Amino acid sequence: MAEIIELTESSTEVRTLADRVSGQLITAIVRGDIPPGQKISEPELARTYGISRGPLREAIRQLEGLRLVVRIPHVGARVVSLTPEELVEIYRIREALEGMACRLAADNMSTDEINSLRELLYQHEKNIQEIDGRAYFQKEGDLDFHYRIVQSSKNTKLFELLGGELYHLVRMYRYQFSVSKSRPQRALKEHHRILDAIEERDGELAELLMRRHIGRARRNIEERLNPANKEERE
Amino acid sequence: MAEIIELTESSTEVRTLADRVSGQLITAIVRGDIPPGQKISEPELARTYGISRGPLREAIRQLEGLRLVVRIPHVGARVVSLTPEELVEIYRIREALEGMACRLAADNMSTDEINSLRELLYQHEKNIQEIDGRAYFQKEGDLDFHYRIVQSSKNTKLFELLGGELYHLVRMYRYQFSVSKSRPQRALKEHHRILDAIEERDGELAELLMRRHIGRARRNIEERLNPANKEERE
DNA sequence: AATCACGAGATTGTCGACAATCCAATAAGA
DNA sequence: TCTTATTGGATTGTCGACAATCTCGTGATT
Repeated sequence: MAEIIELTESSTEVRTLADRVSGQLITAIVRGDIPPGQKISEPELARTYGISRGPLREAIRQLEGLRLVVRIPHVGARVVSLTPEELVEIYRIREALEGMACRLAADNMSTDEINSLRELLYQHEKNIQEIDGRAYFQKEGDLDFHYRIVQSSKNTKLFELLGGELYHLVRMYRYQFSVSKSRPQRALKEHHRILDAIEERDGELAELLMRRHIGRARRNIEERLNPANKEERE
Repeated sequence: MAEIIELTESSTEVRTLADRVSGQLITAIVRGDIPPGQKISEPELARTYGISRGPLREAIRQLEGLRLVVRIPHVGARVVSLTPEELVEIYRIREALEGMACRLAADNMSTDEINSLRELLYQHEKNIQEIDGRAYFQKEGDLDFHYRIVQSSKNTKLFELLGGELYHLVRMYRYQFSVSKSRPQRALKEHHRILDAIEERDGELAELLMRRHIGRARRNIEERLNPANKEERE
């Protein structure tokens, strides 16, 4: 997902070592190259990236802020390992936040942005048919849609919040659990409906649809978490 | 607000220099001792706190993650200066997030926590009468209430999000604009009503009341921002 | 007079070395 | 045999110095 990476890696071409490594570490962790729970050895990583420990430590502090890493003084940092419960918590937060984002986007999204986003959905459709499946779509494309809507809400703080720490964790989860072939066509249809509502400037409906959309994903996770008692919650 | 500080400063007694200074910087920025927009000089601050630039830089990276500081490579870091618009954005986010927190708290808050929080509200009442005014209450006490509710939602990610970056910015704003004597008694009453709803396990009502509570505060800000057209928004 | 180039000084970025702390393997004791 | 000390090795935390970059004032040019 090019767009999300851009947010974190800052658009300037001249970056500091710490910033660059921080970006590389983010993708490494998200993709699972450095698996959850793994200890982060400063000397080792410094060698790997060919830098000294100074900038590396700054990068780690940054990852800590993004909740991708948990640090214990005098002991070291480990890649965060999300419990299924925490993942559900994150989806609950997304429900609230992205619902709101949709409501705002219905007011603030430009027609250019709407058209461009519709185009993106067509792209996704093609990808689903071609690769016959979730490979690209589920892994990154889906979040791209959500990302753009939040962007178009024009609430910069909301944008920072979702793009900053929540999305990275969601992306990480998707790579880890490789998220099954779950319903790419259906999700795509839902995306279209949400965009429809935004296009018609119906914020209330857009919010409702988005909440349902994310809520379904959350329930999916909950079922995978505990295949029994499906109706335990709510 | 002791509780919020605890969150950031970690409970362990043995802390690293960077962590300690990070905490001191947070309070310094929130209280306005280092005013918004001010350049952060590494050599100067290092001298002030009697440490070297290494740990200091790590602390700054941490503050950047909390959005208390904005950093530009090869130029330096400045204390963030919130525009009124961003503040409104934050309150919109709080509306969504804390509304949800109330709904969850209605299910998950223990009776002990409820009683203790009620006690806190009585404390606030006393403080309002004694100091005759908003001094203590508006500056820190109010957020304590919100903090506890989020805590009792038992959604740890939500707790991290609000306590981690949003509340610091709100605190900072309150110190800066010294937030007027605006309606401490009324706010207190609203707090009681919210807690009532939680006590009766009426999540829906609790959410509604909290959203209204924060929404009023937001509109307060908007009016201060632009005394005219009060009904421009929504 | 205004704009641009330049250079001295200061600041940020990076590095390697030393100190403090932790961890694991070994040894001592019950 | 199991538990508890101990100690050597490795890792994290901190520091001071050097390199790269920026800032701002001075002077040259149009």
